Amino acid sequence: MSIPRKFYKRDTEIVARELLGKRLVRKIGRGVMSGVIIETEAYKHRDDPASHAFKSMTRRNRVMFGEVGMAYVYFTYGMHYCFNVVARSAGVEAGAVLIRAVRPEKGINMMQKNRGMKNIDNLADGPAKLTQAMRIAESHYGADLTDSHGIYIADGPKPRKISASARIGIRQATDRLWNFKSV
DNA sequence: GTGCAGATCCCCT
DNA sequence: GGGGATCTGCACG
Repeated sequence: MSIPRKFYKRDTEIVARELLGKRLVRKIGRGVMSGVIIETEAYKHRDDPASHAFKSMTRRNRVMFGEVGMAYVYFTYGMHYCFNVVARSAGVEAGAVLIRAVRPEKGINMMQKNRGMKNIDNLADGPAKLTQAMRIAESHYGADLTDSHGIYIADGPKPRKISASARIGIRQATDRLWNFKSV
């Protein structure tokens, strides 16, 4: 069962923390892949120079301004996709949570095939690795993650402990500890 | 283990 | 025209 939309209608930072331990589920035909989310990052709006939504709405970032619980998928570095969930509290214009890593559970064989690797430790421990492992791409831009269809987020094991640190790979706003990992 | 180069292209101003 | 919410392989020692 997918998590209801109201879960995502809260402060982006809170949702980023609470997505830790949830399951990302991907169905392709009869196949199912899933993994437990173990690392996330919050990206906000005008108060966050590192966010794609920092400036005005554009073709790329427009879904960050739309309904919460939708997928924001973007293409970067000429070859990688990254996967986010739109989340923000009422009255805030834009926000999303980047899913940076999952611990594979189901469909590990499929992920290995999609990644062209056998090492389980490297399968989905990075934002572009998990999209490659689960075959997430531009066709998922704007997908409703509260729908239990091809891609969605479901409940999972609560993390014991959460650590917060600076977000990875950004130049701006490095003082904000909006990267969250379950420990 | 760390560090760097190269791949590769869409998006914006 | 420039830069990017990245990954991999190779070099090092």
